[in-house]
Amino acid sequence: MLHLSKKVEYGLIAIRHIASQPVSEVITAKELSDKYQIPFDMLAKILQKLSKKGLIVSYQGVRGGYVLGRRSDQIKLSDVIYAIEGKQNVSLINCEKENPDSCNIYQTCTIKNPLSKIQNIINGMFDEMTISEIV
Amino acid sequence: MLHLSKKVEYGLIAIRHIASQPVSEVITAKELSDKYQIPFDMLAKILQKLSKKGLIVSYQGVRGGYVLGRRSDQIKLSDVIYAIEGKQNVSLINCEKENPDSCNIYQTCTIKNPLSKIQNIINGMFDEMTISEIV
DNA sequence: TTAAATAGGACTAAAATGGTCGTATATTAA
DNA sequence: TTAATATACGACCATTTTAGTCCTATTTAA
Repeated sequence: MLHLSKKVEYGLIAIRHIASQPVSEVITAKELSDKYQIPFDMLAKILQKLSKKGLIVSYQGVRGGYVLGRRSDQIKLSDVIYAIEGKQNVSLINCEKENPDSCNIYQTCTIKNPLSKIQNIINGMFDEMTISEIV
Repeated sequence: MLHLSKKVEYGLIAIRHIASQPVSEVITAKELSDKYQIPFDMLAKILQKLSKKGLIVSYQGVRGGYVLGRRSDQIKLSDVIYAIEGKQNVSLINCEKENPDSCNIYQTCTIKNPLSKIQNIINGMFDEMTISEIV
């Protein structure tokens, strides 16, 4: 409970590695997959998501790969998480995730307000920590 | 991702309700189940777990039910969470959950240290907030 | 033109979660 | 002493989520 998904873990490992290399260096999915023992196909799709959000930039074809899309101190952990999971999928309690009426005790529920406080603090941490800090 | 389980939600709702009643009041699982639309069998087992840890006290038989096991300002959210999920099941990253060698990239993983910082802060929040604060 | 690389949809397997069922036991009151 | 009401608890099942695989297409450098 309260886990980050493997996808997010893999995504963080990958983008951290890219950030740790010289900016001119183009990193391939295969290199990352080998170095960190991450299933290639999974990783490929995670990188695609990061690329779609502009966190990294992809080059196709032979000698292609990935580089950072912007400076590592401009990439927040929350950017990575949201790129992979979608913002709405990250929440302590389910009723915040989707429309309230998906929860049939929304009205009578007495814990959602206190827990949102904690939620906000957690969000804040992921907003404040950048990739540059974890390199 | 990053969700509390329904079990924990139900447990918090239940213990909060018990805490909100006069101390002499004995609350049954059925009352809670009805009031908050929580499946009875689920709730029953959650209450048993809380009871085993002494967070609440159970009375069996006719006119039985539950009362708080100690003052509501002495019951931390983390107590409730751990009673229901077990301490080891609450962690941002999987490798902290069990023995490290369950993760085959434990050695090469480069994100576990930064994330444990965040983990510690989250744990801290659940340790500091008590049931009395959410009544 | 070939090889190496990303792009991406469809699918499957495995694990976690949520929920149910059946039975036992305890307690009170009629 | 019996009936009714309550908790105790293991076993089980269904659903959802997560993790992982497969296949094909496209891009591009040499």
